[in-house]
Amino acid sequence: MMKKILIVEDDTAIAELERDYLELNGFECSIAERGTKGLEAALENDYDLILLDIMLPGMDGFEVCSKLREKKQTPVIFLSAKSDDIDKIRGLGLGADDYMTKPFSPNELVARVKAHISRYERLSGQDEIINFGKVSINTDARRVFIDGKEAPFTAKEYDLLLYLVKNKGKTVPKEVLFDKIWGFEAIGDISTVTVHIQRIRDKLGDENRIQTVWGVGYRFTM
Amino acid sequence: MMKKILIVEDDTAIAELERDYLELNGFECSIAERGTKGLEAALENDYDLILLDIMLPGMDGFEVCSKLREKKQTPVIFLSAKSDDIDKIRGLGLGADDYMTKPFSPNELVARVKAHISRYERLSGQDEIINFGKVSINTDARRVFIDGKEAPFTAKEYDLLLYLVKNKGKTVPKEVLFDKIWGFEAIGDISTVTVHIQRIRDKLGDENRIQTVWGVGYRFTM
DNA sequence: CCCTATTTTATATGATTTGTCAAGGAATCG
DNA sequence: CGATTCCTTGACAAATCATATAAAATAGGG
Repeated sequence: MMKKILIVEDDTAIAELERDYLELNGFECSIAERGTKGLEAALENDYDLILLDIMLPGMDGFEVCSKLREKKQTPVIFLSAKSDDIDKIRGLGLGADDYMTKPFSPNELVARVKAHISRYERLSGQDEIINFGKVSINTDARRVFIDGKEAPFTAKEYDLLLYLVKNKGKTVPKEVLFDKIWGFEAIGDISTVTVHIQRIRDKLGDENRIQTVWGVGYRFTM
Repeated sequence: MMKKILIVEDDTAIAELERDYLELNGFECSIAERGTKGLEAALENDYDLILLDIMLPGMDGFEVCSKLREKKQTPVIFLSAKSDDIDKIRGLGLGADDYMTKPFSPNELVARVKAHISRYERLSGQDEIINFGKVSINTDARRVFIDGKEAPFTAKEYDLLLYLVKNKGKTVPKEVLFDKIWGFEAIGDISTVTVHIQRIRDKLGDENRIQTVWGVGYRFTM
């Protein structure tokens, strides 16, 4: 999933420079040129990180950060031309995550952005989500969404689907599926598996990617 | 509450210097001189932050950090004499929170330590008050208020609700709830979980957000 | 030591899921 | 092309699970 970054910066040249470097590294960027616009954008969207200039028209970076923090914990990196500002950031206890003084090296910027995003994900325990087509599976919540709407999967159906998805591309014999989902020593008919597969295919509808491998089992293809 | 810091550093002179400065600023410090000892200490105690030297006898700082991260998310600041190490830290994706090169100014050290501790507290949501809808939970007092009025939760009910709230969005199997609330080795029927859930739902009334996940457990949704 | 509040166990009931079966359809092979 | 084997589909019955309620056991306070 592509990470989204908000650049709040009134100097267009600098903003575009930052954007170019970040996009080269696989990030998706939006630019806001005024503090107020930046705050609005940050509150409305779920950015993964915000690059925040301090001197801004409308509302300065300090105020943007402090207002943002009332609602959200999106990581913020402050950018400033004046090294004096650094002390101010520390002093204000704004919940800034980092700060850099201009001019900065693009590599340094990208490295810090990456570091902060990965740290934030680690600490905030973000959910693991598997996507294919219009389907997303939230493995922590054990929920399946198709085109944004939740599809009600039962326990066995969910386990079975997840196993196939996690082994995507591989053909899984029905006997293996039975062992894995129903347990090693479970007794019962193999046809149980096929019936469940059928029910899963129904629920996935157009997004069904479970192929039958004749005489063997099933394969989930991406 | 005094914040506790672990210093893992084999050079006694440096370790004591760090300790002195941090204690002057109101921190409580422990020192470990070997990587293995440091890891043990970090796992056994709940430090608020760890200062980790890279070159250590026994087990180097990289390994300590990576082993620690399997269990805990305590903030780590790496210290190194060699600036080469910085690139290595970035490259390894160890979940380091910061790094400083020796020699460093004591004020810089203290400032960074403070910044990281406050960020960690902010992100890890050690909130004293948790709110959802008309419900607020005061975790210090272990009290639950609905629409401003206190709802009398018993000990087990409170623990159970808090666990679900802290894992909001995730489906928690009943067995896990039983382990977490009643203790690992507790014997007893899983149905005691369901009875307690029922009572909590009763007390939450309209504000109940505990969903049943059939065949698995429960999920608290925001 | 007794009384009360809390927690656990037990049971009944209703809802949902799951497994089985049988009929029909599709793929495979000679 | 026909026979055979395997897969799909739908229906139904059995098993499982969740909830409500009540009763029994336990712990805590005076």
